[in-house]
Amino acid sequence: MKQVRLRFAPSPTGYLHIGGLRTALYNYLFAKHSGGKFILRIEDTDRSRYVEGAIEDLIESLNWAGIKYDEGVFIEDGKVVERGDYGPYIQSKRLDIYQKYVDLLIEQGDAYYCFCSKDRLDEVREEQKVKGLIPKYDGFCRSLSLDEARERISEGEEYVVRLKLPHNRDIKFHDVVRGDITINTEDIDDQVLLKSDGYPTYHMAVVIDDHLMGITHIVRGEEWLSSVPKHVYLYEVLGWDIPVFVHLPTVLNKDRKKLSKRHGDVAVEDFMSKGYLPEGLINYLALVGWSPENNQEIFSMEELIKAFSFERVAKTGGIFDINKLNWVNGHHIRNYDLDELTRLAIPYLKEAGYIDDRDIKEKYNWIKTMVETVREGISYISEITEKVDIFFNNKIEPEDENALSMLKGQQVPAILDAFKEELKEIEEVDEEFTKGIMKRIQRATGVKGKDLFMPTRVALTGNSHGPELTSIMYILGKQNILARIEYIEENFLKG
RNA sequence: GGGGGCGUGGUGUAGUGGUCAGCAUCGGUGUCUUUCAAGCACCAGGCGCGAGUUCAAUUCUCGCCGUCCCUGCCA
Repeated sequence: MKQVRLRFAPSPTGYLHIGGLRTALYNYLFAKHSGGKFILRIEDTDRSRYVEGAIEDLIESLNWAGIKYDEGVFIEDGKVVERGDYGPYIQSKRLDIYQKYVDLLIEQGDAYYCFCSKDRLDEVREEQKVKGLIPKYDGFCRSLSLDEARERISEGEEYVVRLKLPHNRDIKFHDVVRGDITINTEDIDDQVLLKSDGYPTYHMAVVIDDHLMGITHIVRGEEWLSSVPKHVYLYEVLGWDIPVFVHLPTVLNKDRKKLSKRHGDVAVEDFMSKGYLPEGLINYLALVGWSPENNQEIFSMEELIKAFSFERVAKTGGIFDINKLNWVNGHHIRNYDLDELTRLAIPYLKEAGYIDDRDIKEKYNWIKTMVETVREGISYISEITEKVDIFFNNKIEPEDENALSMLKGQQVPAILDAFKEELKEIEEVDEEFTKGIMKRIQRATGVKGKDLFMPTRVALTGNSHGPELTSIMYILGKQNILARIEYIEENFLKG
């Protein structure tokens, strides 16, 4: 039984796209489900699109998401390093390997040198279009003799190497999610395999690398489906086994277009910085294009690995639905370990200026309580700052007419007086105090129910809604409560 | 234009030659709670169109339409 090996092979052209993360995830899930290996390879054969630092970003995003790979490209001490027995794992370091196979292909007569200039190619295509023909390489250099080609090369002429596809041949292949597919070679171009800069094209590199790295399952986006025949043909003339193909449906935005920056966040780091939990993003993403046998919606990574299979991957492109993501992520937030959640929330609270390093050191439990009280109502962690705002300004301003009217009740002065009296009795607000305070105010004033609770709430927070009053009091503490009551008395109850 | 893929509520999806096409999310309503959120309950909303096969089609076949991808010395 062959060792199952899968790879995720992004190009370092920028941030990791949310669709790319899902591709990586499905690769990872299947590899782990099968007890196989998962590999990260970098496909940097297009020098013009190379972005400095992109490899590091890609890896950081994968790490954050909890997608672990066994071989390939890693970051160690801030440096890009490679680990594994099938390296190099960065394509630009494998040029000599590709050259070897290009030579072999030429030798076998399955590829040929082409000297057509970009201009001539453009002209040909233009002409074909005008005539209503299919734009396609016209095979101008296809029958050049090897001797002539070599002579021109030695004279320094620029060239590429093209795949010599046979005419009118049906190429069949099987895809796990799409079934059997047949494409005729007449509908495919003599693909460039080696570019004039000496770098291979994707089509060449992917076949060679996947074979040499022992990849058993090729799992990638469906945009590659039309290219598979070229790859299959290469496998054939090279005499290699064809791996299992799995072409994933696209992740789309609301307009059914490919996810793009214009329509909101698409980079994994955007979700990272908004405070989505990796567990939430991963959980949600797994569900766009795959479904379990039962109706389970909430998954841990372990559960996903156990339940995942390509047989249940959908054919249809799915729209990335931020609402559902929020629901899934909110679920994870509410069930997260509180200390861990607090650790994740602290940077946002600090950034917003609500807490500082001293608070973190001296009032950790207070911060934790605050996180605990507001976690119920948020979908991602950065939302926490607006939720905790009510705890930080003692100059209470009613949020709206409704809240203001709560303060106008006849009984409000008496309620606040009673509250102050009770506060005099204690050093600091504790659980015992919060538990009994409202009842004691009720006894002292005779006011009860909404008439009691709502004005108290507004006096303490300015809002007619929010977390439980007991939690609010605990978080505020004696001095802040006093300050707020006095501020209310001063500004809203006089006159 | 050519080739290929895809088409179940707004969204993600399940499923079937014949029971009310299931679940989730979103929206609405109710319930709980002093309020909000969460939770719970309920409501609303769907098989792209047209033929054909069949006693019967969302399901099978064909055509159409729509949509996406490829048609690059990008990946």
